[in-house]
Amino acid sequence: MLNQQSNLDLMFQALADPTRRAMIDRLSRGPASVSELAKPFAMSLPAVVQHLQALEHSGLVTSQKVGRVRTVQIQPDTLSLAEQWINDRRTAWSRRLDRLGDFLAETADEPEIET
Amino acid sequence: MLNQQSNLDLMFQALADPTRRAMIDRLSRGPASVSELAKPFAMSLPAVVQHLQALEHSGLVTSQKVGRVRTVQIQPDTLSLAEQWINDRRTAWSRRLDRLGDFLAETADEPEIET
DNA sequence: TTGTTACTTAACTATATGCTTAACCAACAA
DNA sequence: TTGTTGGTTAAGCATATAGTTAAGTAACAA
Repeated sequence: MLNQQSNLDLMFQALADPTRRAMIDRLSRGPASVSELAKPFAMSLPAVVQHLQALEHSGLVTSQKVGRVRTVQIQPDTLSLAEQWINDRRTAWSRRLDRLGDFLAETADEPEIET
Repeated sequence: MLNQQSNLDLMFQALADPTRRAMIDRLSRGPASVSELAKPFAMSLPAVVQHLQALEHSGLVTSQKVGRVRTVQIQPDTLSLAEQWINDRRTAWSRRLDRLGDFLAETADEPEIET
């Protein structure tokens, strides 16, 4: 639990780059080879591969090499993890708003916003 | 559509840092002042404020100053946006898997993975 | 066996990020 | 009016990130 660089760090970091999000977008429609993934981008292949490494290191994609082509696919469970983290905080917030609403409804006093 | 730095970039970038996620976590339980937010961290106040600026710039939080204290709160709609982006890709992937399953069930032939 | 395709590795560079300290300012408290 | 609290601004620094080019390797094709 006290690892140096958390999974969420790597995941959100990976998703923070538009190139990498475009790759995830592409991969959400099915697996692809490295050069297929590279095609839409005006950057060198090594640059593309570095992006893929970031994605793979974060667990958002996996890949395997057959012959000389490496095929990459999405790892939906890891995407779920990021999604879940956000959802938990967002719903914590709205549950709090609900409780605050209840409190305001039940009392006529001015409520303390912060404890 | 072709803006220099997309909202999602800023959002995911903001969420990629453990300090900032901890702040969001704290804020999911209610608004807080800058110094309250700073308290758990072994870093200078300017550093904390820079993190808050990243969060605010990304739209994940808003703040306003009353007297000399600045109060920060979560912006759940922005969190939803990030969540939604992930969800869309994840579900696109699983819908694709479903269709592939149907296809495999309907035919005895070997399917084409890529179009 | 010669060339081409599909990556891979290495070395380098420019900019961005996450911090620091020092100095400042404005609100409130004594 | 003097000090303290709560934050802000500015400058600087070390490391990380996103890209580059150049050179290599291994698979398959002719």
